[in-house]
Amino acid sequence: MSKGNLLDAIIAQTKLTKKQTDKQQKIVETAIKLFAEKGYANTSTSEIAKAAMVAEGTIFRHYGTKDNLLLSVILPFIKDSIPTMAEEVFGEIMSKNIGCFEDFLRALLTNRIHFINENREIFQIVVKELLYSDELRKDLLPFFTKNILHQISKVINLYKKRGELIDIPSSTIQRMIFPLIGGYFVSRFVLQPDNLDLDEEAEIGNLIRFIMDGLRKE
Amino acid sequence: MSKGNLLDAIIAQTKLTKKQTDKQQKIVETAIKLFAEKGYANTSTSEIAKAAMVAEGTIFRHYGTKDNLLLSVILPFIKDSIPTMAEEVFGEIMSKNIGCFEDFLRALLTNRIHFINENREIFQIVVKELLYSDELRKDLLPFFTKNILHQISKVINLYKKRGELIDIPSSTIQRMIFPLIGGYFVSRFVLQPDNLDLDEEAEIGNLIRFIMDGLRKE
Amino acid sequence: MSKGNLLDAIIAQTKLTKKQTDKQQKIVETAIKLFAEKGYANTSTSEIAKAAMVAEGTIFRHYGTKDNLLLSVILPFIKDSIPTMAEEVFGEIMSKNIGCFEDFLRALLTNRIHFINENREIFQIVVKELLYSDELRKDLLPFFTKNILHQISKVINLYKKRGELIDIPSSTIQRMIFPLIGGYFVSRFVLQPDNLDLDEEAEIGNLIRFIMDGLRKE
Amino acid sequence: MSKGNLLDAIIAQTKLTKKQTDKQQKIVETAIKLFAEKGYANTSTSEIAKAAMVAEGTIFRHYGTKDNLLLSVILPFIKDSIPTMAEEVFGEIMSKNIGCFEDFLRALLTNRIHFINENREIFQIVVKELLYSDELRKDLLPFFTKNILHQISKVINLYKKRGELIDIPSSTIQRMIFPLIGGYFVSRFVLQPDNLDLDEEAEIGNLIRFIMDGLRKE
DNA sequence: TATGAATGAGACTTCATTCAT
DNA sequence: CATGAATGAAGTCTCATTCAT
Repeated sequence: MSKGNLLDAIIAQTKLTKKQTDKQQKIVETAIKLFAEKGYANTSTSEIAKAAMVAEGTIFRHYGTKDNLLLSVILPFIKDSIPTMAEEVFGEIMSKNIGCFEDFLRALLTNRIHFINENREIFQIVVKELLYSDELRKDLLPFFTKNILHQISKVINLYKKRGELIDIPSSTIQRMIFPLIGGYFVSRFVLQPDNLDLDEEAEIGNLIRFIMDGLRKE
Repeated sequence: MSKGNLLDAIIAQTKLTKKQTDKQQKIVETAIKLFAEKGYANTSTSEIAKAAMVAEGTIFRHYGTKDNLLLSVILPFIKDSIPTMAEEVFGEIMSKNIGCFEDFLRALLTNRIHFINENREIFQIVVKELLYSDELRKDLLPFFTKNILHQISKVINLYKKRGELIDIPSSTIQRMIFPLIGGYFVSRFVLQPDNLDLDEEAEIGNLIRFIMDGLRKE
Repeated sequence: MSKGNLLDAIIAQTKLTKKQTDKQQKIVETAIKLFAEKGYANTSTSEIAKAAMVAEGTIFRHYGTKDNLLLSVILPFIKDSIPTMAEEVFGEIMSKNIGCFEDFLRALLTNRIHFINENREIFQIVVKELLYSDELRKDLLPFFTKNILHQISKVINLYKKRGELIDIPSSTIQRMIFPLIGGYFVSRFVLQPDNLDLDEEAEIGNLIRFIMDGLRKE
Repeated sequence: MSKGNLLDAIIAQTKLTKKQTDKQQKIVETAIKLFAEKGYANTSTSEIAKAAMVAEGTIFRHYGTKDNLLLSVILPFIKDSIPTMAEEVFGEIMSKNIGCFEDFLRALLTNRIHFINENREIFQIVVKELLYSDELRKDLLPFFTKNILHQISKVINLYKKRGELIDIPSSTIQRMIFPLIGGYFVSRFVLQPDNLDLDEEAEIGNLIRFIMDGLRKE
């Protein structure tokens, strides 16, 4: 782990993604499933090989290292989750002059929930390893915050100027929203991965309502 | 893991807690430190033995199994964190007729932050393994929710009757508060375990303010 | 290794030497370089393939076996080093009625040093594997001694008859000269392969002087 | 290999030599036999384990690494072979005012031949790995030459002053004697390890005679 | 002819656990 | 109680070799 810079790793990784063999595809799929289920450290390469119906050597021919296999699983997800969010979501939202902060939040949450829902297992892996691995945490966390927080800051400041948000420092606001949304995702997609038949619309509505108005009556 | 029922394990564990040898004490201390630092799966018993300056055999003489050592570390914490909270905190708070919901929240948060702060490493272990280990999650999660949520429900209902809280279902409110507070704890004590010199008073203040009033101006 | 008789292998090898593809050429060159550098056992075929910019399969298409590739590298050298020496060198030298034993020695040494210098890497491989591989030693050593020693014997006997050499058994003389010259080559070309800028003329002079007169003063 | 300084390794190694278990003893013995026979790279730890009638894990419990096992075999030999020679042999010889250079040589050769004969297999290992492993060569060769050559220099100079040796530079003399003796040892103990029933007395006599007087008649 | 994906045997190593002392 | 040597199953990884393309 911690091959120096994660960004470099992402780029290198991308370049290596020539054509994926069928077996490669199968290996990654299986690895995702098992890592998500039992955690990286508790999943052996022989287990993966067996489940993917592939010789164990094949895994190492393509990924060289178990660590590398993990990265091959995680990095594309990171790559997609951050810049996409940064550009698509924020950019789109901001440029289209979406009305109030609530609308922005709703758009953001809906977008992210769909993304995570489609990559639920990888999200589970990332969360688990983020907590579990010192190395990964050191690599990924700054990368996350640097990219996301900066975007959020801009949005918050914009709406603060418009007078829609309370007048406390953006950093404080971030420290409130971030764990709330993060915690929501974690508890929904990682802690209770089976219990996924909620009414999404209503769920998001409640979340937004809570973020905006809190619990106090009136 | 998953030696049947966790509650049974707790009870059995309690009974076993006769007199702890010096060595036992040292073993548990060291295990806590290492599990918190590198995760259960990445910590070998020989490592623990070496760091505790104890023969590897000694660990197994007392705990029989590595899994068992983990439980011996986690269970007392769980045992303390749930019932204590249930009885001490809630009981105390409720009986003393503490005024508004805000005061209740402040008392609760302060109390829990201190508790976790004093057991920071074990908290890290519990969080990590909770996410990481399928088994543990299956055992602990229901136990958690059953005990805590029930108490919280009572409180929320009380304050809702008093008209201090918005009129949405308690379960919904829980689903908002829980991740927020949990996320706060996790991000503060697990994700950024070094960065612990915040202004606690102010931090709690912000948290409460956000919980109560959300982000909307006015 | 030890495909029966090495002589047969040499002959078979010779027959196989039809036309070498460019790739074949490249493979052998690369194998020589790598075997010399890191030893046969520590050089993988994939390494060779990569360095030769050839697919790994190509190596096996041509040489069938890694062992076989080693032989393809070694045998031509052996084939050249022995008979050439036997015929060219000895024959030439002897027939030309070269004067004294010293002159013969000088001619021999000069000739061999040039030959080894031009095939330094293969010489390194042969020496290393000769010591390292039981099999190869069993195959090559008798082959060497049989061919070389026989020639040397004739020469020594000739000069002994001429009264130029001391009167001890030829076999004893051989046991003296052989390690000296061999040791000289090994230490010069294998042990200190970088340090190759000696004054060759002087070096050979000293060697001969020592062989002829030893260390005693007067 | 190449744990920085070999001298340090020797010292560290010595300290680690607490009490050897029976199994440890067996492991080292077996390793010596197999390494000598087939070379380090061609001997697998499982082979050693099987031959030593020991679980493979036991090897690693004691030596941690295959490399380390090799060092555990080689270093005591080195440690004994160099200083012993330096102090015992040279010291003794020089101080006792042993008569002529021939006597010195005879004493030295006899001593070393006995030492190597008693450690024949380890000597084989050292020679083989010295040629085979770049790392080891870089570590050991300077160590060898520094310790041995310095001693030899003193002796040679002494006898040169006494007028017993020819008047050419000591370094040149060394470059003659060293390969001769080294080559003799290698060819006798490594190349033809089976053929060990020579008449040692006569053998040494011839060697000395050659070293002193060379091949020239008269 | 050349490729390179795939293989599986086997290499080195780790580790929880047992047991004689 | 405590020790630490011993174990062997299992883990990660390497590599010569095969084979369909």
